[in-house]
Amino acid sequence: MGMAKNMTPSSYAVLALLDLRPWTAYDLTQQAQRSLRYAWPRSERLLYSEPKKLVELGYATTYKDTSGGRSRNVYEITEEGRDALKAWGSARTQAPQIEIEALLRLLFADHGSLDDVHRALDELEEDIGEHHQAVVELMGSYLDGGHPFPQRTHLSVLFATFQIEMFKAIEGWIEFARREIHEWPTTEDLGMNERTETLTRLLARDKSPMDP
Amino acid sequence: MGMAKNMTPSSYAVLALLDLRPWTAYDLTQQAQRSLRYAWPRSERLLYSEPKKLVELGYATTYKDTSGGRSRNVYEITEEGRDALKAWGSARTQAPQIEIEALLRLLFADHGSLDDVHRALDELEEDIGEHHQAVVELMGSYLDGGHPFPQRTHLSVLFATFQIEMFKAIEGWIEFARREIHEWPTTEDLGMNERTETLTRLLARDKSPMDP
DNA sequence: ACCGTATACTGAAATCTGCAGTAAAGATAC
DNA sequence: GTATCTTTACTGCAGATTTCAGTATACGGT
Repeated sequence: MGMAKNMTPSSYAVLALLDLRPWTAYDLTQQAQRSLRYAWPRSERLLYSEPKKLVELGYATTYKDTSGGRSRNVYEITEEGRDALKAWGSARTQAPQIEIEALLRLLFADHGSLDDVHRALDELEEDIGEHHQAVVELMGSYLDGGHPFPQRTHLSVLFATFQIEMFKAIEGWIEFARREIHEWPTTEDLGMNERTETLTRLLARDKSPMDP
Repeated sequence: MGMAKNMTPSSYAVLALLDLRPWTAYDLTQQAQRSLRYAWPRSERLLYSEPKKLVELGYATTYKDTSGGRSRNVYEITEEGRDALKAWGSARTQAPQIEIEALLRLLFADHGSLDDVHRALDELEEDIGEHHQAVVELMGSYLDGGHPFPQRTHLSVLFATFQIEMFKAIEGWIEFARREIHEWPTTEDLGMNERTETLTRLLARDKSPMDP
């Protein structure tokens, strides 16, 4: 028999969506693509597995909807599920995890060419740019077509502000990094020169070299 | 027999460290704690497994060092390893992954109390604050004791600038979020009121509500 | 009738984390 | 000097998650 399954933050994320309305697993993958992805990116596969686990735990029920074209499994939250959600609110949050391969490349840029670093920065800019645009477009769609859950606008807006601030900070840094790298003759061996010492001093005093 | 293992970005991160000098797996866990963690957080467990995989692939060799107290396995990069590292520089980077449970809580704050949201923000502030302080202290240690790899200062400094910008952006947003939430009577049902509409309009035009 | 795309879902291998456990060396306290 | 705590050094295993390759039906247009 299946071992006792545990509730992960991903499980609570899905449960929180089910608390808004019933969804099919497919719907969940679409919704996750729209908003969840920016705070809690999870694979499509997981979004098919999680609701099943919630049913096993008694936090959701499922039924087959045959009304539309093909049949599909719809998931609905239970009272126990709503109780579990409330309890989640008081647990300690996990520390943020930020994973950026382009930064890893920069950190080890001395194994490669200047071109390699510039390409890594371009790719980071591209990836961030896509997300940036998607968030702006989402906000535009809320003005045009209205918010799918209008009573939650205050939350979406705070969340989107976080994204926009983050994207702008990263895009600003990319510009700064390009200007710095432009002064490098190669990727290697700059040592503690005048410029790097200035920057280290600023950073050690918690001043951003980008500020002034 | 073991299946053919694949090189992941984590494998390349370890390989890049081995290109600086030979390390034991334990050393790698310490180093990862100091710098890697901010771009590519990985578990201690993985940092014991990766060098073994690199040996299997012929990208590293290992020998037992019995000089100090207890014996330990030291890993060294090979020529093939250096070649593999060079090739890594030209592959497309993965898109950034940002995972912040506190934001997830905010996004679903309407299931809980105002206290719950404030606690999530406090916890985010605490976690970011710890990282922020660690980076500033690391830069301070580079001024005092010198950089462990002085020829790489230019890279550390750009990398640290990214962290500091990111931390300041998040800390600024936390303050903004607190001020906004302060105006909420409850976590629920604010709908599209004057304030949320103003914010949505700004965001849809790619303006941060925090700017002016 | 054919083709491309969206909907709807599953199994299995590979990756990675978390945790418990093992053990020896060094440091500190009494 | 010896009890105890911390650091160094490492492994096995269960559980969480991703990636990938499938399977299959419905719908829209040509």
